[in-house]
Amino acid sequence: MTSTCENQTVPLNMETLAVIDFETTGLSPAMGARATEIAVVLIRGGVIVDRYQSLMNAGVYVSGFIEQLTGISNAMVRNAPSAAEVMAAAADFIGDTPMVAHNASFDRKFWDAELGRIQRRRSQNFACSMKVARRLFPESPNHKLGTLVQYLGLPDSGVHHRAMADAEMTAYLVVRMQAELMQRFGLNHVLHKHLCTIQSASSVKLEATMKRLQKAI
DNA sequence: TGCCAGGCCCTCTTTAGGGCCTT
Repeated sequence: MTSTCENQTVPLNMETLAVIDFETTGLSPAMGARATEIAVVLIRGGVIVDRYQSLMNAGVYVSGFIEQLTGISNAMVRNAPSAAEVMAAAADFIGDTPMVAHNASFDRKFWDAELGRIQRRRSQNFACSMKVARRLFPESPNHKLGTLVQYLGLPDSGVHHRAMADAEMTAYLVVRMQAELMQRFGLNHVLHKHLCTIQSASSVKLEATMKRLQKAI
């Protein structure tokens, strides 16, 4: 089994995180699904410092279900820049910035698959905001992005299943969780590698994990 | 025709099953 966060090395300073969200034609690139939209939000020091967003044309059909879910139509995709062009721009925008996504295994699959189509490879790891939220907020009704935003009283544009809206909500969630971790466990800062450590810890061992982090930070 | 993923996590578990979460 491969962790999304193994071999992570991050300098101990104010860190930039790239929060990413894809809209796609389905659930699995292995089954032929392609990305239709990507958004990236850069956060640093608890605030959003930059954004990238684009629809993309991968030359695939958008089903009625997906159009109803996301509001992204075949016409919108047809008029968008090519997937190769958009992915190259997104990869350049992110560089080697550590990445975060909600249910990261999903976005990581599409990021790797779309990058592979332009002969590029990911150099950094993903942290998963859903996994961290499950450990930090077990009392939340569920751990869907929209539910967590509502549960925690985070900013909500009212738009869902569009890449930038979901990336921004995930960014707010990440900042909120960093603050929660700092307050609850007396940490001075919470870096990407700490999120990776927490998401990989058993929920019943979270306290022990945090004690180790407290000593390490 | 109908269906199609996959990794994680919990528990009524571990010789397994099913829910969660993403589009």
